[in-house]
Amino acid sequence: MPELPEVETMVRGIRPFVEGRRIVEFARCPCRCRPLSLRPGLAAIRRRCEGQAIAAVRRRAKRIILELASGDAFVVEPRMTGLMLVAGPPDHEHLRYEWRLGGSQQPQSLWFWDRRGLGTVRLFAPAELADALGDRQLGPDALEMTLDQWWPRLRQTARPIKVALLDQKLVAGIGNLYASEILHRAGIHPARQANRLTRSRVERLAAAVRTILEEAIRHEGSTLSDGTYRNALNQAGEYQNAHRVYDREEQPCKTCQGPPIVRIVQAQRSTFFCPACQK
DNA sequence: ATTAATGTTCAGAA
DNA sequence: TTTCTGAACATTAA
Repeated sequence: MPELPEVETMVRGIRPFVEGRRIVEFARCPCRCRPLSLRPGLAAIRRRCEGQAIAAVRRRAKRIILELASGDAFVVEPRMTGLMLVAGPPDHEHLRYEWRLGGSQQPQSLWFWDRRGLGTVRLFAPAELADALGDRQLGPDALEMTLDQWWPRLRQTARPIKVALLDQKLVAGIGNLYASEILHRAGIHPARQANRLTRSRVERLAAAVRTILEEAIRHEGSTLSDGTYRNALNQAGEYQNAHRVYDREEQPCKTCQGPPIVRIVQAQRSTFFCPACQK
């Protein structure tokens, strides 16, 4: 389930293959899947993007941005199971969209693959793009957030810190898996109220966010037991092997060798933590 | 054979 | 205003 590290890995994976190349054709794949969210319609997207070069590939939070030479930009949201691929899809049934690329070099296409079909592909004009990715929709990117930004933002809400970390307007890019890993690294209990954290705890949290996300990017993200997440070349990530708490209920904590990892439910999502390491 | 669970985001309700 | 709930969807485990 792509969070910031997985999306960053996708961006780094596709960038060398697609940046600078021209979109020859944008097409919906002939699969049996229901059409997923595409805006504007297919015809309008084709009219605006075909013939344009892909000037840059960027990430904002959990979204992939393909900037075109015209100034328009695709924004791809993988959500639960979406992938950006330049090689061998896990299966052909769930291929959704294809950007066919100019030139004779391989690959010939960039693909969006999505098993559950919750992902979205949108094409924005420059002004729309600024709004869609701006402060009104998304908080600061988790990797760029400074202590001066963390402190006032966390003081604004009484929600449990784990739930606050999932609020994309508070901080953008953290999802369910990394929220648990980050809090474990920071030694903070997930149920603590965000606005009651001491200054030193917020400092530890801010540091842990950087550490965990950068570590996860180095390991090319987490591929869980369902095997859905793949990088741009259809290879699994490695960070799942380094998880300290996520999906490790009842297993001993790798850090303190103490009591087993506990699973609780917060905001209808699983949270994992070590009752000894996290207070 | 149903039912629950999975995780992200949005719309709409409390 | 802030927080919570359900729905979108596909697939697997119970």
